[in-house]
Amino acid sequence: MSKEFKRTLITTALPYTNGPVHIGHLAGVYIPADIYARYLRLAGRPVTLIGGSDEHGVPITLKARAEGVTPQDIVDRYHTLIKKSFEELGISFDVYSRTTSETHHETASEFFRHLYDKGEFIEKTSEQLYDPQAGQFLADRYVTGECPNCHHQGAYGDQCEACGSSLNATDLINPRSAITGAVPELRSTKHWYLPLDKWEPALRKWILEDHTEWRSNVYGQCKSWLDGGLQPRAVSRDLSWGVPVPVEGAEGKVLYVWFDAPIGYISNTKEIFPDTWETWWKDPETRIINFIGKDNIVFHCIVFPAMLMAYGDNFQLPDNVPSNEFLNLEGDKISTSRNWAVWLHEYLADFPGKQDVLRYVLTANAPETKDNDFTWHDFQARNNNELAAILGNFINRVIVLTHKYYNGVVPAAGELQQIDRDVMAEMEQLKTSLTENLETFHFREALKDAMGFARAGNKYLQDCEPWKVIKTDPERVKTILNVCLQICASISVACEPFMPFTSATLASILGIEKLDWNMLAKDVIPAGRTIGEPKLLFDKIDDAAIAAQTERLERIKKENASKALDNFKPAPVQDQIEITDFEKLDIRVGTVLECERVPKANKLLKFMIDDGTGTPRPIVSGIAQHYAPEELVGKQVLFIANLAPAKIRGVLSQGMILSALNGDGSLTVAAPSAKASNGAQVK
RNA sequence: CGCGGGGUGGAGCAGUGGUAGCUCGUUGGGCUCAUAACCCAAAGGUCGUAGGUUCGAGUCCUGCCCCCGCAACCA
Repeated sequence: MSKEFKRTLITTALPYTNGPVHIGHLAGVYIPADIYARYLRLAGRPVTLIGGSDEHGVPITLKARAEGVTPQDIVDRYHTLIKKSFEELGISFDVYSRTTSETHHETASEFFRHLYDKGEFIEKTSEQLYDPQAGQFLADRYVTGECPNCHHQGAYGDQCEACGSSLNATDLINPRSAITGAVPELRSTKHWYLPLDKWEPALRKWILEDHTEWRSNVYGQCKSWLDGGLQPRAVSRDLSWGVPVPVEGAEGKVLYVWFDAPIGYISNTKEIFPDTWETWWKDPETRIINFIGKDNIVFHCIVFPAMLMAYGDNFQLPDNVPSNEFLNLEGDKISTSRNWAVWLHEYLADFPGKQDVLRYVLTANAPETKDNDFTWHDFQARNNNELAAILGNFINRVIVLTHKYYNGVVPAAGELQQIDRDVMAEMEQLKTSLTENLETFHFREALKDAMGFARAGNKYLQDCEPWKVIKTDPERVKTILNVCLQICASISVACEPFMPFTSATLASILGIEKLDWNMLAKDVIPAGRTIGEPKLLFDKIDDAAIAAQTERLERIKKENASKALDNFKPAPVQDQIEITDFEKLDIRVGTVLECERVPKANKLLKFMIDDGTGTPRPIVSGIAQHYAPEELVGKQVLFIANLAPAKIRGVLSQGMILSALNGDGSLTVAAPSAKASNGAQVK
């Protein structure tokens, strides 16, 4: 841990280019990474910040197909949008490239080939669905059919969205190709697997013994994976969109996206350092830091390190993998498909010039230890009560006073008094704490330290009261304002990693040409210098601007609700049956006597039904997310009486309660329109 | 006994054995250089819960409850 490194390579999880970037991405990965990179640069330590778009994988091909364009069109659109909005927000990437680049294709290809030649892969042949009409194998997402669990007709090969169960494409009843509609056939196909189990002992030592300092969420997750035992993982897929598998007989196969994407860090490094990139990856004196979100922990702590170890050749493993939890928006999970997000490009358009406000709020409220919530109300409060009131106002007070008393010329300090020495000592302490927090990735705390300079300044100014002293002891005021101006200089340094735009504005007012971490808590503004005119660093954000945003979210909520119902397409009618088939079904009316949740299952309710026989009938139903247990007690329902009993989560269920499956995935329990006899058959 | 994270004053968080702290909000007071901003003070917490270890526990151990994510469950 105390090892000295010569340089730091910082990577940021590559954003997936099937949509724009939102505040969750920013708070989790890009802002913390940028803060760290900027801090290291100010401290004069060599650093490279790597970013880029992740442009392969099935969802992009699906989106392209849905829009009738090529996958390249999709990734071009979002890559351009994402890259531009990152730039506008001031994320200081040294390179922001993409996995469709030539360099990346070559690098990823070479990486695979090297492992292949070393014999690091296992080859396995398995049965997969193949579309004879399209002439290609079908990824799970490309197969639709009837869900074997709930018999929903539109289930995907990897998941049924109606009942939520995860599936294998080969489980689907009546599978169809989503590309051509053809009936797929089973064909055998060969794939390559990386035997993670082989690297388990090395991973175990590297993480569990050598990196006990990692964040508890990362360490705990890794421990859980390692203790559970690692399995070989496939590194290739039958797809046309991606990096082709560079092996004879692998036509129509590409590298699986999780294998391909992390290699993007290496490819992107090559793009800026074509000749010296290896220094950044293979020199033990390089420190590699991966900033990621919690959904990426396993890939960065287990899979990618295993790939690097398998490759050998001195590839260095990350020294730390700071991972954040998730950010929610106004109490709900952020969702690209539900448009429940604050999109970066929209924020930049709605709040021009307020990049630093977003950076500040997302850092102050970063989900470092647990999921956090972003609310517009909090955004407004932090801007108005913290940025404008404390930071902006202090700077304004000092600059205005300097102009008022000295026409903007920095006065020389005289003999220092105790209060002056105290505030300087406080700045020293803040510097120490701020540095320590940045070094250990505690950015939320670090930001508080940075703000502490402004708090200290306000207090100092208030205690010294230069506006009174000017009448009795004008000499003393020179010292006070000199000290205040030095505090302002420290603020511009301390804030740079978090709020680079504000920092730059402030530095320019103070006439500081180049900021340096060593300027913190020091006298850096010489007496006699003329400073710039006062300029407000932060405006108040009024209620109307906030209302516009919350109204937008309200609207999206309503749209989502109505869209789900309006766009509902009834499933195709199933194969015809005879009346005798129907007669086999014994549907009856019953009254709910009791209802309770099934422990440790979030979808299951256990009912006791009065079916007229005198003996209550237990039925388990997966509707706990749509009905509270007490809601249905006393109500009548319809149930299938002659379904074979089954044990669900250890609870015996004798029958099935009938519900309508709505377009938004919600369930409505079916019931007789008026009171009926318990046990009455439904014909 | 599935796995991981979390439960600390109204809100958001820090605090891994020794007097319970920070930011915002609230209330009262002060100041007037400043974006009605700033400064001071006060109120407000039996640190999810029940036991245990210890001279001493928010901090260690055990049981239980609740929240989030993953897994499972959907007849």
